[in-house]
Amino acid sequence: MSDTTIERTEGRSRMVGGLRAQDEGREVVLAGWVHRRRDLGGLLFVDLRDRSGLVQVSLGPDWTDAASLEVGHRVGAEDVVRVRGTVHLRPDEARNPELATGDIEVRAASLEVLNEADTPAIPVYRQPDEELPAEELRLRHRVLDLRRPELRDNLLLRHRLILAARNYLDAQGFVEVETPILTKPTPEGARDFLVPSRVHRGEFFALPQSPQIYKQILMAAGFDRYFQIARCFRDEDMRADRQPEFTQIDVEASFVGPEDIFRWMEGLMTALAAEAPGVEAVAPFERLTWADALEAYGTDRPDTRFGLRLEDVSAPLADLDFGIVRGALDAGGRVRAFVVPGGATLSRKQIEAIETAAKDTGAPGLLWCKRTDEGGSGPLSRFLAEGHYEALGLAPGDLLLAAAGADAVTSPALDAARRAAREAAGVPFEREHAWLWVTEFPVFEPGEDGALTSNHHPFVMPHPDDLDRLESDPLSVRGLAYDLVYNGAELGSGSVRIHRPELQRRVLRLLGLDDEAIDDKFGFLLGALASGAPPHGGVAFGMDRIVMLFARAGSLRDVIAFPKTTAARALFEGAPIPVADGDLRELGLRKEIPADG
RNA sequence: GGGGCUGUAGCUCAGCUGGUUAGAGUGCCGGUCUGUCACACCGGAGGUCGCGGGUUCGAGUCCCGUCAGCCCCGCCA
Repeated sequence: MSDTTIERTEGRSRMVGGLRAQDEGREVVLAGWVHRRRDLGGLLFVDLRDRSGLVQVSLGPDWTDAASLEVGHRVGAEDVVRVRGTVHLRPDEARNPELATGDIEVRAASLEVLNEADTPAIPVYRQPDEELPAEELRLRHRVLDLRRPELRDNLLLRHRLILAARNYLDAQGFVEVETPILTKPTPEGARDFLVPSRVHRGEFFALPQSPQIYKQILMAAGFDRYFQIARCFRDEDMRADRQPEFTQIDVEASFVGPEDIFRWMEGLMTALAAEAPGVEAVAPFERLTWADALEAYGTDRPDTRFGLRLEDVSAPLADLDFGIVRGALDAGGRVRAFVVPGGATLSRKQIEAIETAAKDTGAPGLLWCKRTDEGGSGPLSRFLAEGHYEALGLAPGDLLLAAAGADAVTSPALDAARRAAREAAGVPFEREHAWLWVTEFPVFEPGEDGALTSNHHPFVMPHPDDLDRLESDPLSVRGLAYDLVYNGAELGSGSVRIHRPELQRRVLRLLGLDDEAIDDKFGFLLGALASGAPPHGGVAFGMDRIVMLFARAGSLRDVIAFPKTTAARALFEGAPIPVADGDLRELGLRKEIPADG
């Protein structure tokens, strides 16, 4: 094999990362950045970095020309240089097993500076014990931050995942179609980013929150299987796992049921996982209905890497002379609990920390007891007789954590407690990769003032068995809707959609829209459905979140080249900025200083 | 919109109960050094203690406000 032809350009013969012992004797022209320099006086080492990795370049009087040696003594970090030289095996004692290229070095015949770099404001190279620079500085000096191998590798992984997704979906017969970025404001959901129209003064486009409606229209148009790596925009406050603009893998197909989507998407996730070292996906994934997920885990996105499942312990505790339990049961609530095997070793302080996690969800507190060889301890224990421990499934050495009250309160509390207890008690994972479909999400959820809102979006097909309760008991209606959950994180969600205009109209009416509003806001969708839309369904995944999890990055900002801050600012380019009055006038807009400003 | 944490040299951090000239490591500049890979050694420069106000004889330190970054709640169909 000669120097890698795909890497050869006019400026270099190859990249550095692939050089190995078998390249000994090869003459190479390398170009890249000075990562670090070790100047021993008569001998000089330069770590040369490019996208592919690092290689040590050595300069010495026996093989480097005098002028280049002089240049070598003066180059600084991040200077862009070109090296002509020969690959040499390093002396045995000078090999570096930490480095992929550590068996060899390139002895430079010549070294030239292609572009001198300012002393970097934040270091690209970092001392082993040195913390990362402040995130503000990393974002401000993004050029330098992106040169760090960690961020570079995250973006390279992102590329491979997107490529794998395209290849897989293409192989399954899906067609990528682009949909508008300038689109129509949506009546509900997240706040839209608005874009003023110069041609139509006083009128606005919105940036899409997702291509949802367009992809359904593409189904009506007969495209049958669609996907898109789609940019989406939501003008809401941020989190570590939320950005105002983000990327979805958006998928829709015709004449399908949930099983088709599950099969394809399990294949997709398997293909993606194959690109990410340390991530595994084995189909078929587990399934859990939404109702069962809440019953067993207290959340619709359970981390099923470990057990600690919730149980209804109302019956075994029904005879308890304990006000909290009595009151909860009499009010129609339940007592639910989980057992931490061996959890009796947890200290009171540790258990209080678990309780704090539960209280942070709004619950008044937790009930708990330990079963010990001598009997029991903990607030609940003095109400318990020996028979209770057996009925609760509590063995000596175990800890029981319980919550009493309405499910709406106890579920979030027990979910938080379950995760905190696992960590505190060191309960080992039963599996490293827990993939789970949560199915049959409710179509509606209670909104303010007794109104209904969509649980997912207003286009979810109600479960056929529940259709007759749509108007009479809408909150009990399950939808053909599902989420994919990986290790307790929601990767995406989807549904079979409503494809008949009458049913769509019924659902929109239940959401409080009158016919005029429906026609105004959703007329173009209803028209498409009425034109002969096939039954269809799909799913959308948060691409950034997938990359973040697969790359084990701590933040979405570490898998997006140019992310926004928590305050939705772009520090690197400095956006947004005020706009001149004249520019606004042309758009038919005028600035108004807020009265309280 | 609300709550919390952080802000001291280019970078990462220390700075006690308010008290002399605000320190360390690294980076930067100058020098010595032929097998380093956190090279080593010698010398040097480098500070609006985020910003504004207040308390005090005296503020990096205490108080109020404000800005920025991060985390959380609300919000995110």
